[in-house]
Amino acid sequence: MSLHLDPVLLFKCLADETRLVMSLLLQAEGELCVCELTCALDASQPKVSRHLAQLRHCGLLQDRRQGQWIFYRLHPQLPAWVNLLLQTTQQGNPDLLIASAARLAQMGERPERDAACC
Amino acid sequence: MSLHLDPVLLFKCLADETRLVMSLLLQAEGELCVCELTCALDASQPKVSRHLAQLRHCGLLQDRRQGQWIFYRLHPQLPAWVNLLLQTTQQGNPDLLIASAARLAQMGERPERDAACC
DNA sequence: TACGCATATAACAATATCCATATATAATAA
DNA sequence: TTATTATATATGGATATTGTTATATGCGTA
Repeated sequence: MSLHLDPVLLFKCLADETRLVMSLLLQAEGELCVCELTCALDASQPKVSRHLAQLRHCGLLQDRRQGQWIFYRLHPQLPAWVNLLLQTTQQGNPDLLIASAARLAQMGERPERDAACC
Repeated sequence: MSLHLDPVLLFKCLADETRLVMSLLLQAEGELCVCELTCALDASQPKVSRHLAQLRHCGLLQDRRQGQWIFYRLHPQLPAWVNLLLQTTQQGNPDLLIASAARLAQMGERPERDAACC
């Protein structure tokens, strides 16, 4: 059974560069903690945290705590059309992630993931 | 050769119920004039007109004048990912158009289209 | 020309969004 | 306990978005 996700709310979520890049980066990377996203996006921690909260509230993201860190990923029960929409956006705009993926790759001291909880 | 369409701008366009329904209705119906959209959406004429202008400015819609009427349609040179995204949204949310399509179907006195100009 | 219809735009108020700064909470380590 | 790190939230100001009302423009017709 998949989540319901109001399309207007979803588009509001994606209608901001920070949130769009975060969403696509999570789609590409699977799971990232707030500090990794902060580095990848080159943005302030409160800014990243607030946008993540918005994405979580609308149902696009799920979080889990692991020790000090909180890892975010796309919600595992996203409706199929939402996953397809994200893939389509990514494939039609491959340059959107270049800078943030590069910053993430260069980042040192990334926290280790425990065995995925589910 | 297809248009470039900034994804954040596109999502801003779709992040409003009036604009989202208009866009999907045009995808389903092909071409509609402002008065048809005004009826279908049950909205004021200036409201419809201003949202249409926004969709046109961002590149999602194209218009043509035919006598007194101005017909809008999806821009014929949309990038493939944009068309796919609209289709995906429509198929994942079939109820979005029910009310407006019904109002359109019940509308009397709809203007006749001349042979499509292009 | 004048009039009516279809559409676009302007002006304004109400509301929403965004960012930065400051502060709060939670986990871990000493 | 205290300190440190990671993350979340509150507050306030700047800016953007939205809808309504009023007005302008453009076409067709008398």
